[in-house]
Amino acid sequence: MLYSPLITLKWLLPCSCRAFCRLIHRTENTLSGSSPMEYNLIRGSARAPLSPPSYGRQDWSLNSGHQAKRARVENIIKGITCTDVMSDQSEETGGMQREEGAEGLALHQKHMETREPESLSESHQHLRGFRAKFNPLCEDERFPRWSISFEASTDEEALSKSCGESESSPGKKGGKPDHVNSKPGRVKLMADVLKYELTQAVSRSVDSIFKSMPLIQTAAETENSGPAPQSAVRTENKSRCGAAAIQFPDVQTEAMSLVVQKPELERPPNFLLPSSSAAPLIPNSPVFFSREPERASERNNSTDRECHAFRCLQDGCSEGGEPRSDTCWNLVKVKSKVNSRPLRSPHTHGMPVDQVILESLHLPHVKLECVDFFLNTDVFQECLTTNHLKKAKLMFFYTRYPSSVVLRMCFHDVQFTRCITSQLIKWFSNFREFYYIQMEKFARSALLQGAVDVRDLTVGRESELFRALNMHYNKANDFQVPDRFLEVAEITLREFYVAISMGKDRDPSWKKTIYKVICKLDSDVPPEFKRHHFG
DNA sequence: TATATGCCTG
DNA sequence: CAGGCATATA
Repeated sequence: MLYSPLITLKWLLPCSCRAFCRLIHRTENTLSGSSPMEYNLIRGSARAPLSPPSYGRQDWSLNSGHQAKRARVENIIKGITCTDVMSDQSEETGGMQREEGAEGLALHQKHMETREPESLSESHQHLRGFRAKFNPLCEDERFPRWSISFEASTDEEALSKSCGESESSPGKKGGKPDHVNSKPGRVKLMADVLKYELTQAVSRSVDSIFKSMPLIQTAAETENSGPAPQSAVRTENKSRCGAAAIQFPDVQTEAMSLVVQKPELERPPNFLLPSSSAAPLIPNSPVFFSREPERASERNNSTDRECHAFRCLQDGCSEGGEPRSDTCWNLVKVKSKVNSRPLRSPHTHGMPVDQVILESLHLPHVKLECVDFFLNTDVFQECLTTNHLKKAKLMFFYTRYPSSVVLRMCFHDVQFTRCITSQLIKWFSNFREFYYIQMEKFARSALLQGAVDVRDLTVGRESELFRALNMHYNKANDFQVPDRFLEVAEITLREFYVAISMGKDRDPSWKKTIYKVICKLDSDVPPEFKRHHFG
């Protein structure tokens, strides 16, 4: 097992709870220093450059007390986890995760049973109480305030699984609680409650859009008004918690994407083309709707470049001049099951943009579409495409070990079957493999060249190592690689260098120690990569 | 034993 | 990058 107990738990925990754990983790780091290497090498140490004695197993054993405490805390948190994310993971790769989902449901069921709700409104009231109880946890990353499972209500497969295969396969064993199976009526009730809650929330969100329309229209002025206070949003790791709060300025961002899902299909192609002269109030994609105008103003040149590259991917243009029709993860859910094809209706070509926007403001239509969008399981792509691969590679600049929750958020336009999940996991495994091979290669090379001080080993944008990595993950070189990645690469390189110079590579599993360090250096993937309504 | 992960290979 | 195998873990 590569991962430390923390990392193992990390995969099992709901994202919001993991955010809390990160907080704990960071607090501990503040007290004890970061990873051994970070402390010794980056923050400076008086030790001899090539022999950092406290680096290695000793440190891990010293930290084991911390880790045990952490694991206990995480266990507690896991017990009180938000139901939304639990169900979200119910279809995940591991049986354990599915059991988590079942437990979450059982918990929910238990709550329901205590009062044996007779009416929908009563259930709703109960849900509110339940939600209030867990929202403090959920709000950490500004996840929707719905404690019920979105996934379970949208994905029939997930629903059936998280409900313990209650109706479809009652005889199937799976360690699910019996009372779940024996009360299909309650499952039905819960489904009703889910639908009701969903409809309510969507309605509220859509209504809020109308109230916010003046805000959207003044986005142009916002752009010219200089950097917004959120300019620190895109910095990495250390400001992660704060950033998460800022990146989701208000509840409206959730609704915005809902509103534009359908109109996106109807936009003329040039509407999607990234253009420097485009009016800021026109969103480039659903993801950027309502946020993008603000964000554009808060970015410096480098992040604009990231953004452009990203939009390019979304729009289906590519560095190799591939046809735009290759677009797949342009964040639009199609109801056909055709993969990798343009999703725009031909009859709207040439339609004025404002007319498209007006259409999107057709409230009853939108509301209907939203609910339909949420509840329809046919809206997902069935396979990963080259654009998904490109996106995954760019994600690697931020996270080397993405959690399943992050993967779900970033690849929300694909149906997360077991196969898709393992393919994505395999991709990142391959990315890491290449990354670590390069690191080892360059570390050995440096050693052979007689480097004497690890501090001489740096990774800059001009370095050969970075070029090799950039060539692999960002071939078109149209994505501004975050500085944090360079830092992580430098730390990795030094880890390899020190380990090799100390002869640790004689141990067959010597790299695992390094992996443990590096996996803690993951940053949050920028919101542009994610869907912003649900986890 | 089932599942997850890493390593090797084409 | 994906497939296959070996190993580790629960």
